Amino acid sequence: MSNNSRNVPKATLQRYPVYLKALRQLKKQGLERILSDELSKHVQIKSTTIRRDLSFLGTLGKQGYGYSIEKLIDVFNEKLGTEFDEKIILIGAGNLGSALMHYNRWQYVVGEIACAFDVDPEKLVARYDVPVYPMSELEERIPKGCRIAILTASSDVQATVDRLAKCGIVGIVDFTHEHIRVPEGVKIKQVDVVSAIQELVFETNEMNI
Amino acid sequence: MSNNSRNVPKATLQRYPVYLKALRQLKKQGLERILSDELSKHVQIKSTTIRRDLSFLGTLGKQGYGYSIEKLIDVFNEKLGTEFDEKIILIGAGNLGSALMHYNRWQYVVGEIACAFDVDPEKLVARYDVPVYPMSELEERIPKGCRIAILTASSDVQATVDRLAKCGIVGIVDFTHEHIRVPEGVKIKQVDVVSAIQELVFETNEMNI
DNA sequence: CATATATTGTGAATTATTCAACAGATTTAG
DNA sequence: CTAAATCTGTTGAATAATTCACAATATATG
Repeated sequence: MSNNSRNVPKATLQRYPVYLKALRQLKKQGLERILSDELSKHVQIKSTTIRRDLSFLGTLGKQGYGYSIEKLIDVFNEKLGTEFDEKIILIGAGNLGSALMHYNRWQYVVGEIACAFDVDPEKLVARYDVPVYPMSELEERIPKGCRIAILTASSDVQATVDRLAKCGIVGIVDFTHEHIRVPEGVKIKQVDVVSAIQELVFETNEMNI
Repeated sequence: MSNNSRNVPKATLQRYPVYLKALRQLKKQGLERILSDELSKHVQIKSTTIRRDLSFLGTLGKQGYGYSIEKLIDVFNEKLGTEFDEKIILIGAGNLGSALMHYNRWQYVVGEIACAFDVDPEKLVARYDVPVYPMSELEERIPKGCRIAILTASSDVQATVDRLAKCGIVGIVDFTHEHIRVPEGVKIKQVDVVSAIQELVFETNEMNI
């Protein structure tokens, strides 16, 4: 009965990772089912919003019963591609890059970091089983079909982005503190402490405006 | 005095860091003024939206001329508190924490990391001039008036958050991969690779739903 | 098996955000 | 100095997102 591809609101898409994270935690705690009202308390999003968000993925809940946590997680995996066999590349193998290669080993599946690149010859050592190649070999070493890159290097950022786009990258997770313009068709997600802190400050200082 | 405060939309607040970042880059390039249409091309946000967003901060532009970049940056600093003398604390002094302490030295002013805390006795060495104290000394070592914490440690996350809230922290930048419930009055910003990648995947796979 | 109870899924109402259009301020050119 | 050109700030219309309210449907119970 579920509406085939109504277009999912952007705002909803941004909440899915929040649900997924909470659901995995609940599963780990041994829970098997959950009500939208309970989940609401966990993620601090209104239960109506949750139900509507989930309804885009199908008819997943049961009236009078709630949602099966296992089933929800499965649906996220299937429908939204979390189980995809995607190879992710990492640009920059410094402190931050190393931390990411380390996470790669124990975190929830989101694909895996296939390899890293760095301009510094001293950094070209595999860490946590992730090989690190010279930046100059990007075009030849990049895995076939690779779509997503994580950017932690901070030199020549704009040039690197353009180069990645040419290699077929369509999604970039950006850890740099630079302002970047992305080519048409490429999506970028900022993961930036400075911006995050600024947002916090802006919100907590708003009354002063 | 702040009663003329129209309330700034949440969406606008989230764009301010983007503008600020772009403006700083433009200033560095030697530019002195900019039109909303030009800025629009840089940040990839419609010029009308930009003008509206900026109008919440006052009458900053001049018809027929545009905006002074310097002035805009100043206003962000003054009105939104970027110049504040805030002390930020860091929880966790591992790879990621080290990267942040390093950034602390050369990045745009957003306050500074005053000190770090870690449970691991081996990590209690100052890095890049940031002292690292044992986690057990949080309550005594936390700087007076400290409001913002960066969370990179991944053990006992929820307990740590509750403890931070008791110490007066109202804003948390969260780098962990855990799902966290924050107490009333505390804001949290996720800075999470996994979620960022998921969002990218969700957006690029949306047609499959 | 029938009835009471609980909870989802969703139209309709509300609220928030974006965007187009334009009046009016400001600069620039002559 | 005056007129033409430019570009902001804002009004109001369009679009998007949230929330309400309740019918539909399941479970639980006696």
